[in-house]
Amino acid sequence: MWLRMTKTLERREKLRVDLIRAAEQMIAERGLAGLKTRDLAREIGCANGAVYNLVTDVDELVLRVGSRTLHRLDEALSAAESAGESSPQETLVRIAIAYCDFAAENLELWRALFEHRMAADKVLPDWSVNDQLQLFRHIYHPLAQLFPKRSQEELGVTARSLFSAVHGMVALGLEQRLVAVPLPALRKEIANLVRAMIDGLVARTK
Amino acid sequence: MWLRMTKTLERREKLRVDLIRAAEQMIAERGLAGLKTRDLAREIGCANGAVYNLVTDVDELVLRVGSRTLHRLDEALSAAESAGESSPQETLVRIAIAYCDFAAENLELWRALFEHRMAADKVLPDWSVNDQLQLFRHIYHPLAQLFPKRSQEELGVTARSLFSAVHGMVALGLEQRLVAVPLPALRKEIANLVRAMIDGLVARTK
DNA sequence: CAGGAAACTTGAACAACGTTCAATGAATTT
DNA sequence: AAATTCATTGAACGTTGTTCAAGTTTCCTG
Repeated sequence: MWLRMTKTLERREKLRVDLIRAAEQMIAERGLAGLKTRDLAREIGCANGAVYNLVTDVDELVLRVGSRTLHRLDEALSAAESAGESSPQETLVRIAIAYCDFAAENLELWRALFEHRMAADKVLPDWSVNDQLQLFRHIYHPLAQLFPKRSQEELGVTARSLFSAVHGMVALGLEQRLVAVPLPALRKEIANLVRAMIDGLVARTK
Repeated sequence: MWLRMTKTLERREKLRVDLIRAAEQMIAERGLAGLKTRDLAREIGCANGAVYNLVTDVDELVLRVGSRTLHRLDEALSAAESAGESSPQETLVRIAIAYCDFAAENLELWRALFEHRMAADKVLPDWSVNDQLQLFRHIYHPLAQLFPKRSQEELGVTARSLFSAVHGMVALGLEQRLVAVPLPALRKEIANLVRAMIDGLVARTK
C-alpha cells in the first residue's frame, strides 16, 4: 500500500525540485522582489495554488534557495581555503576575496540571503540556521593557527568579526546606489584591509 | 495672486511634514515592510489617495525618511568626532562605537536605509545621494591626520573601506536571526577591530 | 460680491500580489 | 467495478500601491 503511492510522491518530489530551481533562477534574474508564485507555477507547469502543496510559504521557498546558495558559497570558500600557499594570513585573504567574487558572480542570490526578512513571529527552521553557522568555520581554522593561545569562544568571536567586516566591504562595495566601485579595486581594498586587520590583531595580542 | 495661495500651500506643507513624521514613526515601530499608505493617510487625517499629492511615491517617502535618519546619524557621528581626546585612533574608535549605538537605538530606521530598493529604472535623486556621501567625511579627517602622505582619493577609498567594515560588523551583529550578540560585547569587538585595522594600516604603510 | 475658472481633495476602482479552499479529478483499496 | 481516499485545481479573498473621474474648495475677474 505504501509502495504504491510512489507515483504521486515522486511527481511531487520532482515538482518540488523544479520549483526550487525555478525560484533560484528567478531570484538570480529579477531579484528577490521579482519572485512571484504565479510565474513560478507557470514555469514548472502547475496551478498557482499547487505551489503550496510543495512548500508551505514563499518564506520557506526563499530559505530553500538560500540553503543552496549557502552551500555553493561554502564550496567556493572551501576551495579558496585549500588552494595556494598555506600561510594563515594569505589563506584568510584568499577566503575574503573568494567571498567577494562569489557575491559579485551571484549578486541577486547572495543579496537574497540578507534581504529576506520573515514575519517576526515565525522562527527560522533549524536546517537554515545550521547552514549559516557553517560559514564561520572556514575562517576559524586559519585564525586558530594565528592565535594558538585563544580559547574556542574567543576565536569564534574574532572569526565572526572578521567575516562581518569583509561582508560589509562587499555589501557596500557592490551596492550600485552610490558610486559604483570597480570590482578589481574592491578586491584590492579587501585584500589590503584583511592584511591590515590581521597584522593589527597579531600585534595587539603580543 | 501667488500670495493668496498660501492657505492651501501651507496646508499641503504641513501635511507633507506630518506624513514624513508619521512614516518615520511607522517604520520605527513596524519596520520598512510595515509602512502602509492607508495607515499613513488615517494617521495624518486625509484620504488614501491624498498621499500622492504630497509625495510622488512610497519610494520618495522612504527616501525622505532616510534623509532625516541620515542627518540624525550625522549629528551623532559629529558629536563622537569632537568629544573626548583627540588622538586620531581613538576618535575613529569613538565614531565607530557611535555608529553602532545609533544603529542599535534606531534599529528599524537604520535598517530601512539599506533594505530599501527602488525599481532599477528609477534613479536616486541628487539630494539623497549627497546625504549619503556626507557620512564619510567624519572618517576622512582623522584618517588624514594618520596618513598625511596619502592623496585625497586614497584617503577617500580608505575611509570607505573602514566605514564599510564597521558597518558590516554592526549589520551582522544586530541581526537577530543568528545568535544575538549582546550589545556591550559588540561594542567591545568593534573597538578592538577598529584599533587593529588602524594599527595594521599604519604599520603597513611604513 | 457674484460666479466662472482653476486647482485641490476625495474615495471608489484597478491591477497585482500571497494565500486559501470547495470542487473536480485521479489513484488506491476492497 | 464500486467505493474511498488523496492530490490538484483555479476561482475567490484580503491586502497592497497607485490612478482618476467626480466633487469641493479656493481664487480671480467683472
